[in-house]
Amino acid sequence: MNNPVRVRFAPSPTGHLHIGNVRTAILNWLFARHSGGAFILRIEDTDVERSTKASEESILEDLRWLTLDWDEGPEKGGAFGPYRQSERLALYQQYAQQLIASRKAYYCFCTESELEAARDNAMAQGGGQVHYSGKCRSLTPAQQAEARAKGIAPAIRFHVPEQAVSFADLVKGELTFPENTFGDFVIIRSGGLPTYNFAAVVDDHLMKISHVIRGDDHVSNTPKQKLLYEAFGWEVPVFCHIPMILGEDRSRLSKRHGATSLDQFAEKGYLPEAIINFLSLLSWSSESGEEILPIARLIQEFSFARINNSAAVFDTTKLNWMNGVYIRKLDPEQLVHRTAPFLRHAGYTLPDSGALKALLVLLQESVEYLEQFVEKTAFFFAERIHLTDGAAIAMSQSEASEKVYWSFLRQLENIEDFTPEVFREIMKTVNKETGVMGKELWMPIRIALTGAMHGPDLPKLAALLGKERVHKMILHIVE
RNA sequence: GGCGCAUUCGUCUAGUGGACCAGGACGCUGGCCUCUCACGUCGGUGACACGGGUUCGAAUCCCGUAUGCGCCA
Repeated sequence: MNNPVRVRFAPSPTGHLHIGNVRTAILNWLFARHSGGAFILRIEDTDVERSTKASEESILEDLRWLTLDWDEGPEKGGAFGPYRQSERLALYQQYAQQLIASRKAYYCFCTESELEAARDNAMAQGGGQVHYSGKCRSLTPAQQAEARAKGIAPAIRFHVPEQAVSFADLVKGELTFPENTFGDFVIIRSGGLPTYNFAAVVDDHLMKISHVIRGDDHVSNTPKQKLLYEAFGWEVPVFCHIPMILGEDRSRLSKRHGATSLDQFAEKGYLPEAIINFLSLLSWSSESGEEILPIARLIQEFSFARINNSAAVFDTTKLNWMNGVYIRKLDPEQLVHRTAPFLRHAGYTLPDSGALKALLVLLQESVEYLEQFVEKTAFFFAERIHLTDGAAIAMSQSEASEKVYWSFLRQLENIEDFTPEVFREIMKTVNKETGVMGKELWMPIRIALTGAMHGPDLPKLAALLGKERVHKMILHIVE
């Protein structure tokens, strides 16, 4: 009974990966890596209308960006392929036929309008639940032939046995559904395509999935699936339903809550390791209570027992904080490597790597996501500084400032190496020469160099700009 | 409408009958650092949905109500 751990992530290719799906993928992946099992990617593309090849590719891209690697999947292959449901259609037919042969499923010729009428009727009777009547359960071959002759394409329905269904969920505990919770459900639609519940069961069995880890919006699908496993005589996997991620208004996370797809976060410059860490912490917590957990530790500490069972609101503010923590942890090479694309995208011409490194390191602590570097480095890439802030303009034009500027320029002429330490020395001398101190002393210089009244450490900033440029900028502002 | 799941500070959470007048993190807020912002650091704010039980004792167990979410119809 000790099956090897095999888990799967099974998205529908109908767009970019959504935050909720990403979290499901992460948990599956963490469990697989934690237990030395396999992480399988399966594309559920039976909804022909909405599935696109481009979406499938973007999903693979998203997963790669996140650094979640899979052991089997489309493109990659594996022993249990194919890994696209659209390429497994014959399999679903074959297994549906098997259920028909054992009289556990049957053809249903009811049309949509007939079903609707029956439903309305049952509603009018005041009954609580409205299930399929079972009308086609015992059609004779002759009746079936007659219906086919009329051109009606049948669906295949599962004959639901009258029994309560229960299963032990790894997160929710023992769940029981009374008998008659649902009626005979469709497993193959009249068009020949399988329904979600049927395809998932057939695939999970054939792919030897040991643990089904998915969002708890699937809880009510599970009894249906369990019945299918039993009808086939297959071993039932372990189910684990994880709580949903909600928007700020506690409704299901959707587009109107702002950024919800992974690529949007990538574009703003969130780091994959921060996203993984943050999402892991929704509905899960580490035993130690620590929150900044690099991937290796998440893998090590993952445990179903520590998943709680209530939905969590996605809080961008906290994500921003955590992303900032990860940005601050980046070494200079990584910082440049990851940020350069954003700067290039903004149209900046990048300086040599030493200068770029110094520039980014200078701003590193003040950034929450990489895209913010574009604005924060604008002063460095601009031809000239344009003052827009009224207070800054006023300050730069004060009498004290004039004195500071001229004194500073004089000092500048005497020095060779323009380092942060030298800059500090100059400021001291300017102070002595002019008697101006504190804010009145520093602010004018800051404004001349950056155009703003706040920003990074001035000595380092000045050294980075270099003597020539500093000279030019101060000259420009006094004239 | 039926069935299911959930409910601890604004948000993420710890908590599995006594160690909890409920701990941590983000946020907010006050101080320190400081030319400024940020970082860092020290402090503050702030919650067991409600009502009944069970028990010597309940955030923790049971029942009901409310609210939210999900699935099906």
